[in-house]
Amino acid sequence: MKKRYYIDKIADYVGREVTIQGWLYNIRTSGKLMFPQLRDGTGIIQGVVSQKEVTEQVWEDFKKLTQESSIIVTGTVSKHPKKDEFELQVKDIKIIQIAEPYPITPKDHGVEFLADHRHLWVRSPKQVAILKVREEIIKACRDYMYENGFTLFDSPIFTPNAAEGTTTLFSTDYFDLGKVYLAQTGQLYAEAGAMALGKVYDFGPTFRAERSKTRRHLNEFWMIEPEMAFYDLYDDMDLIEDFIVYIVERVLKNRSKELAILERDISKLEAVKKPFPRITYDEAVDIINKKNVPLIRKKADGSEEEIRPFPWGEDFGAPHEEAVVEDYDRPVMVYNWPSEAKAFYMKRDPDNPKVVRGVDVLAPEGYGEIVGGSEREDDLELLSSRIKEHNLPMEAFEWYLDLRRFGSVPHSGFGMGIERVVSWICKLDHLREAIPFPRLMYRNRP
RNA sequence: UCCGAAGUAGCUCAGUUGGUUAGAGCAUCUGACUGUUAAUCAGAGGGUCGUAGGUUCAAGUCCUACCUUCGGAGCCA
Repeated sequence: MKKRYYIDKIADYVGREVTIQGWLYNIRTSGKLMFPQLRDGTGIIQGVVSQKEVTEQVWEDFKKLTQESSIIVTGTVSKHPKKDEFELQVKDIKIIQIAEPYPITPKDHGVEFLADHRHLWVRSPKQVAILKVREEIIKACRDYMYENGFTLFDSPIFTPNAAEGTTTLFSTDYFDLGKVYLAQTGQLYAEAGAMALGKVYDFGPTFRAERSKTRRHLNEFWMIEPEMAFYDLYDDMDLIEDFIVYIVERVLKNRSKELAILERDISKLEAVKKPFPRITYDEAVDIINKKNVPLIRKKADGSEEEIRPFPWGEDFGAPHEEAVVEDYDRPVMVYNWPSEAKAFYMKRDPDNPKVVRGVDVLAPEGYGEIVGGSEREDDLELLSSRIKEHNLPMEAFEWYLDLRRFGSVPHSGFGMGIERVVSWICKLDHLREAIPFPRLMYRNRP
């Protein structure tokens, strides 16, 4: 195989001649010296071009370069005289292409402009750092699953019916079989997998046609959904906690360089240790009421009313999550939710049928829900009556009910949104930077 | 879908109570500089002021509609 050199490994070649293939990130000139910044996807290195050390041709070639021109540069690796890094004493250059004037400059840009140029924006150092952290998080998820006896059990993306709500699905035509929907979760299929393989997970893109326009929502996002036979809610919470700690530790260990580029406060991540606080929905409502945070509800005439105390049974909004989380330095697990606020498949607490054995994990620093999980209803009669209560088409769930007919066992699982975790760990302003090409309500390009 | 905000040079923005030739920084181009770090300095080019209509002697500025985008809410991961 051809010998290739990359900037992130350049320290191994001090004093030796190497060839770097990449793009010009920036160039500064100072009389008979030029300082091109060369990037290759693994990092950025400064080149030093001295007019008296190179041929006339090389000097003229460097003068022609524009930002993002593609080049192959040969030179000797040396220590930077002022900084604790390496630079390249340039000897030769081969120009692959002189780039047209590049729209993204090292100066500030607005959100819309950057979003329109997402295909170029991903070249910027911060975006590269985020994508590296994303990769580490995904790899950590898969490694954790592999090391702990889970089997990958991917679910279909075309699904014939809705797993949760029905209003928030994208649909498309499927030959002569009518409409199919893009999966908003693979959970029901993962449950079938858990009955076959014990512990499984699916991992893939999911789609929600919610007309939501906030920094915490994408219409296409990636989710990992583990599902475990013979796990109750408490086993589920133990696993979630262990899993999240593992992921954060992996990023701290392997992506410290990227976190530094993102100016992330590492101490906030180092605090993410076991055990996570576990509070019931009722206790969370107490905290909300103690802080006097109202529920804001729209009235028929369009005006808003503030309701205090917080009415039992309502789901939390962003201000309520914030009130619950702000006293802690690590993710908070809120469990035992009112059944009316949650999906049909969640198991009712036998001691209190008004609540279900579900858990939401709220990330620190205002990042909201990163994990939602539950023990699943394993009783055939209860499950089918809940399907009816939710007005879901029974025939579409016959296969799912089979799982309760043929060796039903207690089981649990959860789903974790990858972009929300990336966003939290990188402390991003918006989910759109946590995925290469975000799909938002008002943006489906590039 | 609802509430709020914004559209002026390639980009980020300024533009006064409506007033005569629409400004700056960056980017681009030309030049100076042998250690630059968002380099600096000198010069040049670059505009359908989102679109359409209206008020006025006069509209980037005021009014109406539309378009686009941004922020938030609800829903959720």
